[in-house]
Amino acid sequence: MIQSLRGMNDILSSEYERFEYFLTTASEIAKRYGFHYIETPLLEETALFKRSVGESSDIVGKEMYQFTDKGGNDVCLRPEGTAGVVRAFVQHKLDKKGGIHRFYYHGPMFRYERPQKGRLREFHQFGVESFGVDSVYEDALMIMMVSDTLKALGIGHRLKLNSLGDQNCMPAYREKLVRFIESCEDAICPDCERRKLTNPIRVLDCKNEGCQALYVKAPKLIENLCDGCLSDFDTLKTILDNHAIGYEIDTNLVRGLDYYSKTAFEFVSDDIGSQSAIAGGGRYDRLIEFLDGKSTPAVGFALGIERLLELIVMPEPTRRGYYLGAMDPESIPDILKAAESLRQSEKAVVDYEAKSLKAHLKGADRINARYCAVIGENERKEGTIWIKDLVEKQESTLPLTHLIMKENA
RNA sequence: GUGGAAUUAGCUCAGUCGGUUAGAGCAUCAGGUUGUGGUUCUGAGGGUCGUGGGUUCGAUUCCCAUAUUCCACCCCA
Repeated sequence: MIQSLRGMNDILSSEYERFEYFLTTASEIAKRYGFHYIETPLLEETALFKRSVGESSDIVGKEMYQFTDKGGNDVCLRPEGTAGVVRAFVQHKLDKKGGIHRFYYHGPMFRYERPQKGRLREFHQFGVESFGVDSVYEDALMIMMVSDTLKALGIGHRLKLNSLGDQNCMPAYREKLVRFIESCEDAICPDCERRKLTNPIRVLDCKNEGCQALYVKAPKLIENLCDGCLSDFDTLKTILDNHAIGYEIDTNLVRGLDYYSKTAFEFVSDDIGSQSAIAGGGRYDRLIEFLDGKSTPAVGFALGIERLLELIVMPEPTRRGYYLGAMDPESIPDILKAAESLRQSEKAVVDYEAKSLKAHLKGADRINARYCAVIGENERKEGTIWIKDLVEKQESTLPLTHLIMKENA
């Protein structure tokens, strides 16, 4: 038996119901906020991710599905969504056009990781990107969108907030931090030693208790922000307070993608195991120029759909449409005719087996139909169809022609 | 990439200290005297015990390999 590749799942009907419900809910909210759908290719030039996500990141360093295509191009399956959207933004010269551009997208992403619950090699993200808005109000808008979406889906969560600083304060802080790390280099773990060189900010995030004990005394990013970053961060907190959105400041919150600056946030759930980050995002004002575009401020977020799926509180399923069945083989043609008419405007599912009324009622129940329509010997002789409303428990028998004419009218 | 656990019916799981026909609940299907469901009762079907090797008279059970899932690390959505 050939099975799907490790960490790559099929989405069957029952699960897809949740998937689709998420998609329609999230898309509807994004549209209400004034965002437009964008679709970009799954396959991109590898250089795109090296330059945006960053070579020091784990994603680019060891998790990409990268290969050479038949034309000799170095390509890879996209590991995240932002880079492709920014590429499209620049390629279509929207940076030069100016103004505000707001996009939302969803689709599969690929990362070659060791799978576990909530971590797949092919997974789906829903994300939004906003270009051309400098104001921290847009950062708040992102957070409000995620909050709205999670609320609409009945998903409990916590919001973690941090500011990563910008080009005025980040480099200075980074140097300060590196000096601090060097001061206690003998005591830190090998991972942190590596991080010191690749991405020193990440040491703050280290899970090693020994390291954490040392880093209590490390310089805090938030205490080293420049005036602009600090005031924006304060404004953001005020906006969230005004909108009654709870948050916790996490000075160790570091995004794993190199392009973030200033606002960084992460929504976490306590109900899904160790892969608890359900949404993450932040500002990335420098990324557009990294990708050869005209400097444009930008913010965005992405949500991991699979991680959300089991948390979604689904609305009560409603009975809908018709189930049609025949009680003897001779009535089957009439059933098909009735179904054909009904389908002009309704869901109509036909059972081709002639069976007892009881069996048909069970069948109607199983597919969650509102009406069970049956033709047996009696109905066939009279040219009628028997219909039971499974919710109101009311039965009626009407002429078959009446039903057909009504639906064709 | 590192360490650990699991894999038996469609699903959730028992079980065999290595020995005839491997069990339960749920689900499915069929019936409960002539055509009334989602809530009852009875019965039936369904498993080369993840896959490939090895040990043995004999392996679902022991050993090895491999795949997948899960947990922790790591990372992130």
